Amino acid sequence: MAKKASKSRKDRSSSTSVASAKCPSTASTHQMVLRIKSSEKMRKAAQGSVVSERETRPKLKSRLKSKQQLKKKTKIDAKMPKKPPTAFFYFLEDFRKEFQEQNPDIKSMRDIGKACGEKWKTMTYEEKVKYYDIATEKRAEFDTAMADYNKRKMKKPKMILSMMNKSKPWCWCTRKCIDVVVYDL
DNA sequence: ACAATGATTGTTAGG
DNA sequence: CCTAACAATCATTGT
Repeated sequence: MAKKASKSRKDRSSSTSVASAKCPSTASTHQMVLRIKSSEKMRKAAQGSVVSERETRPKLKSRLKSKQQLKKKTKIDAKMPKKPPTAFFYFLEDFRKEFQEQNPDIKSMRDIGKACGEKWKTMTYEEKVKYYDIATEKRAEFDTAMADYNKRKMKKPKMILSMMNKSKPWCWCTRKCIDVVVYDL
């Protein structure tokens, strides 16, 4: 019955500061580029994604290592492609099944991880190579996906002004409304 | 540091 | 105080 906490979330809705704007009278397209420092809230709104519950829920900061805590913060990076599993992880997938059959009682990650690590070290290269192949293949996919992601991230504007429920500015030079594209600083 | 895995532990909010 | 809900923790190797 307990509901997710929502009121303790910090409301940092305050700042969106305009850094610079240029009149596009000489530009070929009627588009104004605005460079601002956008808030997290606006970024979410522009992407059309709801603020996740993980962010609304207050962090358990009691025993977090400072490094990890910092990492977790930076980790919230939208839909960035995830790191693919390593060869060992693919082997772990198979190993778990076999291990579960032999010892159905042991489900602890520590024990399985230890057992799997020992087994992995005893394996020959011929046995491992199949997992290496999968891993390298996945890594290649990941690299291309990451390259695409970076490319799109660089090119794609963060938001359009109309998404922010603001009216478009009127340009007296061209006598037209200007689409304002907002990039992050 | 971080990727997957799940049982366990810890923390929080609300009734 | 109790309980539901959920985040962090634990270990392992490779990149």
